[in-house]
Amino acid sequence: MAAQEQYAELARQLSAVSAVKRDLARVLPVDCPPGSAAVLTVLDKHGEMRMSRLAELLAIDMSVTSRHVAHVEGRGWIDRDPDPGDRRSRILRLTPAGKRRLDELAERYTQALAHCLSGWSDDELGLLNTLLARLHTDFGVCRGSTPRFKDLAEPPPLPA
Amino acid sequence: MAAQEQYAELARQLSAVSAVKRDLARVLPVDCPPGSAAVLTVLDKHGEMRMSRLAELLAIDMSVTSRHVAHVEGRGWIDRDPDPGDRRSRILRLTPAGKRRLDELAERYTQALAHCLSGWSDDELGLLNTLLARLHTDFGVCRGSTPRFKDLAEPPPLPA
DNA sequence: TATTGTTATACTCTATAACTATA
DNA sequence: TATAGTTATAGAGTATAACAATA
Repeated sequence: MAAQEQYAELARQLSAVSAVKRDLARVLPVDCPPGSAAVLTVLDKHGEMRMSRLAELLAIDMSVTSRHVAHVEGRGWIDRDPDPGDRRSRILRLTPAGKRRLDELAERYTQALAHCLSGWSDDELGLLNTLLARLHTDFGVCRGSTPRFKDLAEPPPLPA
Repeated sequence: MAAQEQYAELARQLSAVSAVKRDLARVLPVDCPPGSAAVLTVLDKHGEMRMSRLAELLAIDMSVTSRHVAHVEGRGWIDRDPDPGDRRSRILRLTPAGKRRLDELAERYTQALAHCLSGWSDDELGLLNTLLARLHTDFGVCRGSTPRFKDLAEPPPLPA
């Protein structure tokens, strides 16, 4: 189990990713905070869906999702049509204006990434994407599974 | 430039990393939020230093760093000794209690990661760590360099 | 005058809990 | 009664700006 140190290092690296994300967030226009951008991105990639599924894909609580959605709807970037099959739900769908907004965001992100990561090859970027996708998947599976993180949150106090 | 799509995908993946980080943060004890853990981690890895350097390593504003530092000092996890060479500064140093606390955090992180990433080989973890370190470095360089992100923040409005 | 830190204020994101409407 | 979603409240993280002390 030489992986012990790798785990500790991964924890540090994940912490450091925050800085990169903050840098990237700075390219967003003021009326489109990261939470809004995330909503648009998911709706574009996965197509129309209900609140509950969006919250699941974003891996955030539905109450939070609800506010993000209200914001982007207020900007006219998505529609919330009643679900004919279940009147408690509404179907979220990207509007043409939302799609245009998203394309513009992607343009900004790409520009910033291309500037900072000019030394990366296409294969290297692909590899990082693959590993991050797997990381996300494995944590997602883990999130739903038996040993809840909560169980680890407060172990018995140390003898000290 | 087939990397265009890779950049867009990386932006999505980085966004998704937040979910993993939130999961991981849940294993922290309530008296040690992620910001405090980050301070302890950096001081352990790089040794004693001043506020300004800590803020630089964390890539967050010094005002924010100051609050995190005040918190961990309040818990007795670090010392803030006056800098004999410059009385405006203070030297931050991990205390034995802080080191113990950090070891315990690492234990929790490792346990959570080992549980979720049991399918990863040591080499795969190492590869992800290497790529993330490089990502962080390249963004760090970029952060200090000429074309400030601010310049990209508000381009001329679209014809719309 | 310039620099190191600290504090005050404000904004974004998140979770928990209480609540409404529908199944 | 259970579920989909909304809203109220609270907590953590961050940045900007104003301020203190020292160089």
